[in-house]
Amino acid sequence: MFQNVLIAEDHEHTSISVRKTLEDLGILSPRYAYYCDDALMWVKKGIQEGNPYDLLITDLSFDADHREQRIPGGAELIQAAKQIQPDLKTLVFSAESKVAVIDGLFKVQGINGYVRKARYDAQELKAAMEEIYKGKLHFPAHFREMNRQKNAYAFSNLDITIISLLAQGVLQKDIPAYLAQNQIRPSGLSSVEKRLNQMKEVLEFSKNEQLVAFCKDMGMI
Amino acid sequence: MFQNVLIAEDHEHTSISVRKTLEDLGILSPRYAYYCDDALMWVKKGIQEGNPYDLLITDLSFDADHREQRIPGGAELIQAAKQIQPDLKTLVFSAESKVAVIDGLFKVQGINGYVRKARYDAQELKAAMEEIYKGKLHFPAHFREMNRQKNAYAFSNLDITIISLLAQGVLQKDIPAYLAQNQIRPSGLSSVEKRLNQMKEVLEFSKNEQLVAFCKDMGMI
DNA sequence: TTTGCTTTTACGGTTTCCCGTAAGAAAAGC
DNA sequence: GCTTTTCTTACGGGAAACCGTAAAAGCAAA
Repeated sequence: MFQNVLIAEDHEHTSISVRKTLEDLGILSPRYAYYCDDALMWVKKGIQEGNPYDLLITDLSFDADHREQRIPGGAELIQAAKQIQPDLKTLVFSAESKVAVIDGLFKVQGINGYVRKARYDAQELKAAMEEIYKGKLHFPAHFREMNRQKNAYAFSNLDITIISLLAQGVLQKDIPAYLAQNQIRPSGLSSVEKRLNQMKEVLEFSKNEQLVAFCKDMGMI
Repeated sequence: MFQNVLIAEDHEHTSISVRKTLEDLGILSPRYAYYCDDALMWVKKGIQEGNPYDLLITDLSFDADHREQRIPGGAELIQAAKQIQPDLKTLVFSAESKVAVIDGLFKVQGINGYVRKARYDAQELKAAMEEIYKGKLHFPAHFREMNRQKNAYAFSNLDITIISLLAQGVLQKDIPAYLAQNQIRPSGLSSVEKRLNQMKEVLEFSKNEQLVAFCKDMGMI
């Protein structure tokens, strides 16, 4: 089993119980940090001292407080940590339930496992660590069901950009100018309308407001 | 200090660490439940056996799973528990940060304390229990700051209904018919427009899409 | 009941959005 | 090189949303 484990988690209670879970697995005195910046510091220190961590367990969202932080959240922490230690295994432990977000963590950040804070999370965390230790990936328990909703429609970058602009109050007729300015193509108003219509048709929506609400729920914007 | 404590919390990890916190306070073997219905059952049993609980620590949101539950969440649990044991002290321990919600818990449900799951929640939980034991109320640490955002704009039921309808794809011009059908007043199209305009003005928005996005973020719809 | 005030509703003009069609541009195939 | 296909853009008519104004309805106090 892993020996050098680093926990990045701002909630004191969660941090305590994760440590207890590790204790149950026979992992002695894991390092823990309440801030992402501190966590990255420990990663660096581990390398410098020739005793690098072999697993990082991190939350996603960290509350901001008086201590100003360079790294705002778990996703950025993973990226920064992997940059200086590419072989570091990472396990995300978070309440996040949006498929798009979790999917992105696996595909973009290359995390090794995800455990959702939920009813049997302590047991699942143990299982996840064992799987990751064997070199496997650990997906959340209800990942397949969750994936269904997502696969309803594959949103392109353009799609998300357009909906984001709408959600920010940009008039539809002004979107082409914005797209052109950022060298995004296609940029014509008709193309914007076409994309919106296509999305609405597939999802059986009739109004842009529904798209905004849907994308918010899915965590895409 | 309290002797008979009941914990209602669905997340295994949180439950474990709350128990550990109570242990630190010298509270021996608190009762804990993963479902609201179970928690209420224990409250009943406590009364029946002449050994009622003197503190209920509960989360607010409980995940639904295969086990069908009568009581869906912490607020309802508190209400049900107080109905059969009015003197029961209640402490809510939740990640909820919306002032409107927490405010309602104190005013409507009459809870004795609120601790937000956050950076120093273990310490705060201890402090809260001591205060409640002395007969005081315990408010969240950053309650004043939190109150600021609340004062941004008070959304009425009508406001939320209108935005929900928009987010569901109802045409603005069809909203009056819906409101009239549900005996909601005012219901005129001009009144709908007026409310939307007022909300947008206060929040400095220009489009309905922004309102939908904002309310999604705030968890109002 | 009348008066004065507030809230709600009705209406009309302007802007934006929606949607179909067709022209134009780019890519693919021969 | 030329055609075919696909994608992108331009345009125009009609629907919906936006915005200001004025009439109507509620409501409180005299």
